[in-house]
Amino acid sequence: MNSPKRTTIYDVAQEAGVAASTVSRALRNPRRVNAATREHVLRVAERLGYRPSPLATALQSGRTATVAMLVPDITNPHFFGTIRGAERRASAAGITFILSYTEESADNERNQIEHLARSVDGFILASSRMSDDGLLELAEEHNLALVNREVRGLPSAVVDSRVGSRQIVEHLASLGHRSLVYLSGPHQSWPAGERWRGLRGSARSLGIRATRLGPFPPRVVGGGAAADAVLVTGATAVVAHNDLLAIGVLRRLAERGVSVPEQISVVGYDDIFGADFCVPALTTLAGPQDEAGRSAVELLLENRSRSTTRTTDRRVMLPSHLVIRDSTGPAPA
Amino acid sequence: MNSPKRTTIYDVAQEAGVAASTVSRALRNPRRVNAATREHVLRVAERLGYRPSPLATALQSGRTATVAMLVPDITNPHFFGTIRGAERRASAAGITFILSYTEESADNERNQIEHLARSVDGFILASSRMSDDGLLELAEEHNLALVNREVRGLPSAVVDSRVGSRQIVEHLASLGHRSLVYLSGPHQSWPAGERWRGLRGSARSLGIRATRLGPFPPRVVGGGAAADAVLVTGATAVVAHNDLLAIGVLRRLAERGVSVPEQISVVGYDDIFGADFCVPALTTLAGPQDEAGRSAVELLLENRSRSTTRTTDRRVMLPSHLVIRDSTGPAPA
DNA sequence: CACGCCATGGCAAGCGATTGCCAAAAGTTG
DNA sequence: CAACTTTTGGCAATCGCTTGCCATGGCGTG
Repeated sequence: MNSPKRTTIYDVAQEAGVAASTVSRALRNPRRVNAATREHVLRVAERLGYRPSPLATALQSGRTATVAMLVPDITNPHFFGTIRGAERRASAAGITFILSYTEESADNERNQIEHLARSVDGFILASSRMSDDGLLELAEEHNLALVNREVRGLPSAVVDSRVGSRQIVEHLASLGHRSLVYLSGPHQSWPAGERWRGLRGSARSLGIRATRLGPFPPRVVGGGAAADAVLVTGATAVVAHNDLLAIGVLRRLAERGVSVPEQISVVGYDDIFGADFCVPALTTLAGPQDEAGRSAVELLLENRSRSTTRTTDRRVMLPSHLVIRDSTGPAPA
Repeated sequence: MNSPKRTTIYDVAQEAGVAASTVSRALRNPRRVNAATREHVLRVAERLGYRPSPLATALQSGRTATVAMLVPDITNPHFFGTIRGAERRASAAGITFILSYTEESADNERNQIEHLARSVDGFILASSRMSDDGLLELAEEHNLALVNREVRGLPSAVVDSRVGSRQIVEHLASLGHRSLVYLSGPHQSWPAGERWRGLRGSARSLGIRATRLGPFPPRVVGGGAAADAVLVTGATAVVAHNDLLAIGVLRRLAERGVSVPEQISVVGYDDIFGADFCVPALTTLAGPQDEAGRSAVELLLENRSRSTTRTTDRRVMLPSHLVIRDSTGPAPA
């Protein structure tokens, strides 16, 4: 495995006949060294196959060129877009990307942060389960960027679901539905609140009755109970907290012989993998999740350069759009 | 963000009235220090909220307590399980988990490794795109563990697809099929070769005709061309390189009005998310991908302790099993 | 020609741990 | 009680790199 000795800055220095500091500067701070010297040093470094040690650099400079992303649950395909976007952006900037799961627990989240604190330049918290106050407190000590969560004073990148929810309601209204049921996700989930507020507000202004059921676990299995609960209400349209739940609902409805969209329309959020090939194909609110991941990395990078002064709380809001497929249709007469 | 000064081992030492080395030993090497002293030091450390700096530790000791996992393509849900398994195992062992994508390129893979080499204790290469020789060469310098790839002399964790392929063929044979078509994946894909060998071997011994088409991109979109190609052959059973491809095939067949499984049976590999709710639900070879990820981390850990001597090439083989759903049925008369 | 400035490179002090070696203290043994 | 072993804690070097500060020499200017 490890070769006994990696070549260091000193090896290069000796071989090039200069001091180690000169090598360091040739590499990091080109203008501090004569062009010819620099050229020479670089050539020698190349020849010796020199690779800087990120650890030593980080230890000395305090910059790790690493970010960590914390995700509540890797089982949920919803996060894969965000992860992908963040990873891409980070690696494009030559930044190492650490991924970690918090198992849906705020405590765990805090521990992970504490654990990684010294090894990274900042954290991307996707759908954080912590309280606003908890986050603000953490932000005093650490560089944070939020995804799909807004907290006053903290930088965040969120896919809009307020306006998106309005699109859903309008879509349903235009199909003649007069009422809808929202199947809510976990209470700590910030988007869940946003979505409900969006739905309720739009429903009110369009003269539609909106009711909320739940919370349900935002997974396919959660759909069973959810579907049954919906049927009791006699609603003609149901909006699920996310696609997983929606797919679970579709399944249960099929089992119970309820036809979608003839008897009831179903809408989800996220447009995850599979939403287009479940049956019927799911109408869902799609958002640029990968953009959100990307933006979050950028927010982190902005704050990193901003010396040790106050951090920005720039908030990036990304537009969503409704993808209409086969799970929504005219309200039954 | 960063508080100006983190508390260090020296702060603790001063406060506790001992030398820094004693603090270090109290923390890492309990038996080297008097129980009472240790107790005292720990108490002070706790009070001061001391957190060790992983960077400094790593720099000095050479152990980073970090592993990196390289995956060709995050878009592919196939890897979700492996990633999850590896992440879980790593974090259970208190090891930081770095995730990186190689964009399906061997060069990129090598670069990433080179880049991260000094920051990690080892690499998990999932479905590596590199050649056997390339991997062996890399293994001289780095601590590697392979997932779903076998190379003589290197540690690996693979989900069996040889025996699994036999299960598929037997299943099809028992349904009366006399021939099958295999839609192959990318040529650099090691499992693709395994699967084909498994299918062909079993087919031969069961008196079934097996032919191979492709390669096709192992994604849903690849299924279009693949399905068309299959129809030309008039085969009654098709085995796709993976579920994504299989799902693409199902779609295309539906478009062309070919009914599954009445006219043709379809089988996939991986049992990814969605395989159970596409229509018809997909018969597929399921394997414990997360186990594979888990095992890979363990292999890495084993080799890490093994000082600098020769690495093990322990190979973990995980059993797969056939999940029979609705996409396979009796051969048409 | 003398003086001062700037570009350039070297010295050395960290960054925060770990660890080999040594010395003092404590415990053992005859 | 002397001689010896073991336990325990401290000193200082080290990991590989960055960076503030200083010394030098070349060059421009009056």
